[in-house]
Amino acid sequence: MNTNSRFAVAIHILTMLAYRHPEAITSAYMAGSVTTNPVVLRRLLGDLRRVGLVESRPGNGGGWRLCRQPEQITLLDCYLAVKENRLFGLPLQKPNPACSVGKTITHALCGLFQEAELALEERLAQTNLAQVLLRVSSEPCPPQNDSSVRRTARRRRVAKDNVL
Amino acid sequence: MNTNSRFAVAIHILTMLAYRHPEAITSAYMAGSVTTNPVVLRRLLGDLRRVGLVESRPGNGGGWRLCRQPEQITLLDCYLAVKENRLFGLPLQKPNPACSVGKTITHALCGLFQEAELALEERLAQTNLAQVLLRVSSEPCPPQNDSSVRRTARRRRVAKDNVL
DNA sequence: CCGTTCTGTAACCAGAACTGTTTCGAAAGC
DNA sequence: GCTTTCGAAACAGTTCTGGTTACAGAACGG
Repeated sequence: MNTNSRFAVAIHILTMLAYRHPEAITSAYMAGSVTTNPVVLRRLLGDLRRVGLVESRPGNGGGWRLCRQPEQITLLDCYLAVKENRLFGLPLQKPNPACSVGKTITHALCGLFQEAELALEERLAQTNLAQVLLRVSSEPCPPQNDSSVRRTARRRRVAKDNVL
Repeated sequence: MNTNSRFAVAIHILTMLAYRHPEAITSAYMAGSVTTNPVVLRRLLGDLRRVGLVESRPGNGGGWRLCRQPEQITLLDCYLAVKENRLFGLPLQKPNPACSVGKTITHALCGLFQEAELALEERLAQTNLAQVLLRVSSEPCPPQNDSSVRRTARRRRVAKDNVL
């Protein structure tokens, strides 16, 4: 369904911050672990700061640190901070109001999606950063899960190597 | 988070099929309600057929119909049929294995995401098409919910009308 | 048996989103 | 003042998304 990895990256960097808590670490340092550009992380960290999960200090010896104890930060906090849209998108085109289904389906879908999302959020609220940290540091090295099977499960377009 | 509307559209057309059940209706007819192109719907209907929710018949008087009673089709069936990727994406770049967090975070994230997704799916399994249909047809016209606030909650890029 | 209707699928396109990159200014500390 | 680090804007490459056209094949009616 979705493609973007904001949530995953946000958990990653929050876990790093929890790991070093209450020490401050720089976006460049985190970028070394996530394997991305520091600017990308600062954008994300900005969202986390907006909701009071982290704080930053510029200058020499600056960086980022958690505002709360890892136990006090749940995955739901993180999720709400970084999510941009609804979990399930609605079509851009409005349905045909002349159709008795089309007339009310959008409203109904919103309700259904809200209920589903609530269930998800309740589950996310049950896990906090300290627990994640525990899982990360205790976990044995994963059996090389071939994570190249991440995206694009079933592509529609085919190769466009028309040989002419 | 996500952008695509496959799930929403799938529920919409399944609801129409339930509405007319057991009559068959054409993709062109459904496209009139969804306000889209018939081919777009056929692509989606193909996914629904692949899991045995609907069947199609070409030719004059053909079209699409449900394979089961609306009560026997849950939103989870629909969700599983049309979802392409995991709900939450992982970054394309693998984290740095030299970092103690990076080394195991992907594995941990997969577990966390799986748990969250399971909670969502359990909720979706609780609603069936007959219930959706009931909500749709009984629901009063919604109070003109300004659904132009669907996407793009917070844009990053700004206008690029540099006046020179 | 031919024409109409409808599905099935490929190919292509434009617009949007996502991520990464560069650049520059400002803040903080030595 | 110099270095480090954040803050923010601008931009580019790639992928995703939805829409469109095109055409072959299946079913049906007259």
